Amino acid sequence: MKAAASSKSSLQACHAPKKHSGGRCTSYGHIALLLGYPQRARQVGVCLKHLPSFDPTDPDRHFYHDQNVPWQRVVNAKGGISPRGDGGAGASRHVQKLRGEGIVVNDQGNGIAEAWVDMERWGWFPTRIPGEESEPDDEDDTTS
DNA sequence: TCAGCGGCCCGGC
DNA sequence: CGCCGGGCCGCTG
Repeated sequence: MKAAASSKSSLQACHAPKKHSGGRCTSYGHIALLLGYPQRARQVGVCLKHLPSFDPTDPDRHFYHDQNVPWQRVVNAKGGISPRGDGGAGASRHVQKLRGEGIVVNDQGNGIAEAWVDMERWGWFPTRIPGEESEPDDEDDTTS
């Protein structure tokens, strides 16, 4: 399917990035948006869920794995960290990792059940994928 | 404000 | 092969 007309990118909804002082988080939906599939936020979650564990005995086994992909910086649109339905084990790791990099995670003192990060402060919603070529349209090979 | 519902797709019975 | 549920999202009551 086509990636839909980018002209109607409702991405503008992203909170205006204020002063982020270090760690940066984004949302499943935003990732999906950057990839060109604004309605597949859930699939993004599925992908992160299936992200393989890094295998020290065979480093090249996976190109992407839980140690070279900052999966913990992806939370839901409201900054919440989903329980995943595994009793909180996954969410707990999620929270630990975020705090490990200095991001403030609120938990209201009730464990990770209601964990969330303030997206006004930690949110990061780039308009394009960092490191990606701007666009293929600037094929200015006139240099030669 | 908050809960509910539909939409989007895919993965697991 | 069909149905149910999911690491979501945004729009309605």
